[in-house]
Amino acid sequence: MMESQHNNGSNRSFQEKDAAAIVKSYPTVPLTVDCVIFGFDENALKVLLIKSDLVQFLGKLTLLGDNVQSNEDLDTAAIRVLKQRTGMSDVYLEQVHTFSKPDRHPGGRVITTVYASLLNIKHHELLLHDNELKWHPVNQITEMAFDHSLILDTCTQWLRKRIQEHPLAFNLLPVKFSLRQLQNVYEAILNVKLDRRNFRKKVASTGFLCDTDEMETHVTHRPGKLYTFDFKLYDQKKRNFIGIDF
Amino acid sequence: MMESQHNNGSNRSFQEKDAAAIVKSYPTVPLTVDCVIFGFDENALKVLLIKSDLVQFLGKLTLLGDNVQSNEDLDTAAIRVLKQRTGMSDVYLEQVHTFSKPDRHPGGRVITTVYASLLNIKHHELLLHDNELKWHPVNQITEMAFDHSLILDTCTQWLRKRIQEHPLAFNLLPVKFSLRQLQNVYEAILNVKLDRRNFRKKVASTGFLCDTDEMETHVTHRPGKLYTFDFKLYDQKKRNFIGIDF
DNA sequence: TGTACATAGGGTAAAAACTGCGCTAAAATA
DNA sequence: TATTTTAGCGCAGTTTTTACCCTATGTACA
Repeated sequence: MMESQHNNGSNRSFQEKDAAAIVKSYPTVPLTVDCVIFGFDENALKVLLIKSDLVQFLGKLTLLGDNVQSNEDLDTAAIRVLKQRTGMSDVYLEQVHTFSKPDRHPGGRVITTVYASLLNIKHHELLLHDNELKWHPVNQITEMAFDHSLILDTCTQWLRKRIQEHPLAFNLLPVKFSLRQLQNVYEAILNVKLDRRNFRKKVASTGFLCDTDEMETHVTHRPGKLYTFDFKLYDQKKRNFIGIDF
Repeated sequence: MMESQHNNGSNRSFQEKDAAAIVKSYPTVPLTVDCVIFGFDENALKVLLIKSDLVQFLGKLTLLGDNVQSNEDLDTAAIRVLKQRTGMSDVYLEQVHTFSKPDRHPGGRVITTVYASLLNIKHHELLLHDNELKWHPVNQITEMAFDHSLILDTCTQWLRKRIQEHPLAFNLLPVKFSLRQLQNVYEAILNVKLDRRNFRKKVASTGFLCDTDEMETHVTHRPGKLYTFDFKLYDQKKRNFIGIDF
């Protein structure tokens, strides 16, 4: 592929090559996908993890991953892993980054493409519990197998940025939510305190909130109104900011 | 990997596995990196492309790519490709996305991780011309080999977003540039008209511009002041926006 | 040399957005 | 019934953005 050709600029002088022959000459590597599945519960950002069954990492926490099958594209593999590990389907899933340090896996070189997903813990009761599948508060996780700490950090950063620019928070909440719940999501993920009244104004001004005529129940204080988020309207009116902002 | 284990929740009951054995059981795939190298010249966004030497795509435009070598991580591979194809090194390079459709390469399954890079055309005279390496205006490219049109589109979108949030534009300009040149970059990439005076104010208000005491020369109109961008100061003072913005 | 023309660069006024905070209402708890 | 906690309305001061004004300074060309 990289031999010097010194052709004279005309493509007639190309040394023609056959795609199949070229591909056959490439070294191949094992490929996996890992899913970083975020949820929100008890005012804390959580992530779904299992315990490794590799002797090298026995009992250490790992992300939900598996190798990519032949002829399976990465998106499909990620959806499959999520389904196999948790039983869930129809979940928002997004590619974040591909990690490729040659020594990241003790069993040899493995490259992994990482997907992140956000879902509502209450809506997705865990049906499977293999390898101690459990929700873990993100800020209490100390050690993980492989480079999964790095991956989790990367995805948490990604989430922080993402949630400010896209209405992801609503995936972490019940369909009907109070503004307090919404604010809790932002405060927990961004790790800041926001002014309640300004937050309310800001969110309302987007125009994407729908007032249900219901109120919170079983709360230990004055119940707030419940709202839904109008995803359809959002898709139509997506803001298209143009400018400089750094 | 995916057999049901139905363990009772204690990690002692894990069916322990060896990492090397697991990895050996994974199917492997050929992996490549592709570089989308953007430049700016004559008020147009351009991208560095070569012509394919595969019989299946003979003469069609392609990105700069190569297979990933054994034990080479993706970042290193991307830097190597750039160096081999263009002779350049020390270029800003960022991973954008991994493309994995099983039929994206006519020679069989190949997964590619795409990197994007931005550089100043004037600073990087092309030394190599293999496969007709040339700058092509992005908005005049019609057909490409493989899924490279899709990849280029993805990277152009990425660039549009990226340039608004990070001082990338300065990589596309000479070290000393006029505000007009800077505005031209933004207008070309974002495809908008911006108000000259407001643009100037906005950029100046960032505080990252350094006034050189030089002026433009050889321009057909009143010369503007030349500035440099203080990358060091930017790294220190990076804005850390917190809030909702969608 | 002078006039047309293009862009540079400094400004301002009004609109819009953001911020901090005061206030009252409603529910739970003791 | 008093206390505590949060909901929800509103406002005033500040900052940011927007849409323009104006003049200055260069080139091109009659």
